[in-house]
Amino acid sequence: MSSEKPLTARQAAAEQTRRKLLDAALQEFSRRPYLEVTVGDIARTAGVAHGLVSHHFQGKQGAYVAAVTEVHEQLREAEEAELPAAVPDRIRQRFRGFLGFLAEHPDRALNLVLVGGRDEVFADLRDRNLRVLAGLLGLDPDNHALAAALRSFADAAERLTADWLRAERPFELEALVAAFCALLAGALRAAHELDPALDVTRALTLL
Amino acid sequence: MSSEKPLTARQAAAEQTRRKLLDAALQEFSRRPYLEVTVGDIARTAGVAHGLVSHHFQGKQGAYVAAVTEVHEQLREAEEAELPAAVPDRIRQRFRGFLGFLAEHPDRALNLVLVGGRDEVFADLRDRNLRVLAGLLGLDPDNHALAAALRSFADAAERLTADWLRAERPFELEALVAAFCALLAGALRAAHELDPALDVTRALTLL
Amino acid sequence: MSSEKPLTARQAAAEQTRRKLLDAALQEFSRRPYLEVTVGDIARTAGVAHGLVSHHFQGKQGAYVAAVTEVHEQLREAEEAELPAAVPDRIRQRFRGFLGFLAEHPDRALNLVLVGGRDEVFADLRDRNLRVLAGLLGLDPDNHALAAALRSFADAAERLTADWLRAERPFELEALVAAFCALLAGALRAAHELDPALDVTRALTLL
Amino acid sequence: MSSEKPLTARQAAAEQTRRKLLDAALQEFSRRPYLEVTVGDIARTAGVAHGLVSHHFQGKQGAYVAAVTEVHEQLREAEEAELPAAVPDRIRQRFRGFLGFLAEHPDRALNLVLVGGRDEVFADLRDRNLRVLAGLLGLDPDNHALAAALRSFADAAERLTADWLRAERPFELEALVAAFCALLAGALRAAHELDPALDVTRALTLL
DNA sequence: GATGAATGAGGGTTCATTCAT
DNA sequence: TATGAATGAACCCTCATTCAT
Repeated sequence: MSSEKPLTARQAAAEQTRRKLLDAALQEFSRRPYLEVTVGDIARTAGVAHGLVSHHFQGKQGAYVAAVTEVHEQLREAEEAELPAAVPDRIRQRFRGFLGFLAEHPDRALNLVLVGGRDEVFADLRDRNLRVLAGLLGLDPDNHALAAALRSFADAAERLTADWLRAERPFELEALVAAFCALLAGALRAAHELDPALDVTRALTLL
Repeated sequence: MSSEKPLTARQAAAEQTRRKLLDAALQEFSRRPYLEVTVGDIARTAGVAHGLVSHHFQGKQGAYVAAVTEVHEQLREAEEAELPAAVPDRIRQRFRGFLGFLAEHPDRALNLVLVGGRDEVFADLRDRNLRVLAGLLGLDPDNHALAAALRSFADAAERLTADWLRAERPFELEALVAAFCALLAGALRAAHELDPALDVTRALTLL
Repeated sequence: MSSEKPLTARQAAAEQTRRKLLDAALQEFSRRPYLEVTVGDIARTAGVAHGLVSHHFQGKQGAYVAAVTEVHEQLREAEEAELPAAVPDRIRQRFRGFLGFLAEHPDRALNLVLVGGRDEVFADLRDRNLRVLAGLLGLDPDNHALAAALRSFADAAERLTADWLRAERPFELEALVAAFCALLAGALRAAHELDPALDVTRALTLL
Repeated sequence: MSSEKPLTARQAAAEQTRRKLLDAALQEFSRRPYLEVTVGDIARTAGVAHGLVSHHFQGKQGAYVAAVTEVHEQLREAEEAELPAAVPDRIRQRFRGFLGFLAEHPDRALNLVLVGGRDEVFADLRDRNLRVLAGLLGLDPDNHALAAALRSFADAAERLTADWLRAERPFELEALVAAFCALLAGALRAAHELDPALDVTRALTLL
């Protein structure tokens, strides 16, 4: 029928609205905890009717998940935009990607990424990242002590980043990358303390 | 004379109720974020009328502050119950006190202590603790790089502790103490990366 | 184009609901003092959900102000619907407008107009009216004694009207108009007693 | 037994407490409408436990009635403390008593006496007063037009008094007495307008 | 008689969601 | 698809009253 062209136009308009809402959700959930953000806030920021939040995301919760997913996808892309390199450089490269991305989107990412992994939604995304890290270090990602230490490192790194962003980046990005490596080394040694059977010496030389 | 005893009896009963409410608040705020806890939850857990929350704590917020204050006071006591010792041991002693207390009250402390310092109420309490740590290490607590690194360490340690508690303590407490030291060493080296002028070699020998 | 009609239809429906709520508020606030009226009462009377009171009037207070404003606007229109005439007749005309309007809406106006000026919300509306009256009488509306006497007259007139309405109008409207004039004359003489410098003789001849 | 003397002492103490509460109620109900006054306000003002309000007056409402009754009793005494005199003077005497009493207790009486008779509790007390006035004027207190006019006069007089008190008495008491007489004359003429059969000429000469 | 801890009904408001248009 | 009016559950808080001490 004659419905295809206009339908596509409508779909495009709909997608645009969805995008406005997603951006608004990103912004709002970045500023306040979930329960303090209202559907009305998101809609107002997006400049559309609040009913559309349910329409496009099946409710507030859906909008939240969409926002978190979105930002982590962006982050993953930034981290993996690494040039082929030797391992130590690939780790540093990831850190650079991580810090670079967050430095570019400090407002929207401060609460949606640097949340200390307390939120269940983030747990998986984070763990996947840490497994990649373990792989790069040539260590067994299923070792409990190592996993615990790496999560601990992740929190340390996030805290450092969060303070850095809030203080308007008082240090060079490269200094932070080096600091990350120091923290990671500490975490590996901590893993060894927790599980003496875990050999981290080779991994340490990679840093 | 004869009025004091009965008066005390009444007050004792009231104090007991207040205690029940405080424990309930401790419990509820330990399980869910502030906004998800209702006054009704607290009262129900305490087994009293909801009006008493306002009666004893002037509203929900007051109950929250009372709960946070309470648990941190207990924690501080546990940390400072250290025997006189040489510095390395004093640091380890504090770690032991910290871990021991939380291990004893995993439920109530998990959300009221190990919150990643995101909550403004906790910021001061945490910073004070870190300044003590810097003092024990013979370092300047006002150095920005060190302060950032120590906050980062605090998050790492808290995460490790939280996972440990949630996993029902798969490691020995002493192993954790050692891991804390390794993390702290990593943090000191990270501080040095951020601010090369900061000399941490002597502090490292203390660990 | 095609969007205007349906939009208007929706808005009309909303306006109708608003009107129902306004009428309900008028009715409820006419029967009981502010604090005895509940938002639930208004909504129930209007036959809608109680949340709509906040939706349309931003809370109970807003509904009250809307009700008072509404009724006074109607009253003012009634009073000013006077034909051009000589002063004595214009005063009588205002009285007729006042009494006629209230006689038509005895229920809603009894507490929202004839409240003795005790309520701050009404003070301005009343004073403006009395200044008009002073003007028609050729007297200075800023004279304190006159102002006091006129307020006193207003209370007297309101009381007479209220009793008249409550007793189901035992007198002719014209008799009340004449009585108003007598009361007003008494008030002018009282003003002269309070402030002997105030000459009311010419004003009295106008009645 | 040995209980009589101490019992009497207790009763005296109880009566004293009751008195404190009554005074407090007088004060509180004078400042805010009934629903805005809390039992706690009264007790706090009296300096006793709030439970005593129920104990002594069977609840808040009882305290209110007691307060209103009390103040009107005092007022009646003040009005009737008139020396024997000819009628015009006796009327003026009553006005003087009325005004004098209120001038002495402006705070507590402003809301408990000068309330425009809107409150049902006051209606009887007021009507009795007006019947006395009609009697002094030699008029039939049961005539509807006269009764209406007198109530109207009462409101006018109260308003004048209230403004006078609130403005810190800008006029002489005697000027007010004269103004009252002028208002009363106006009311009598108004009564005649309402009921032409009512002859007020003789009464007017008395003023 | 006096206290104030305890109760619980009831208030106004917010807000996620639904749905007719 | 977009709107926003409408719903009603849930929230926190206030407060008159009761009652054990």
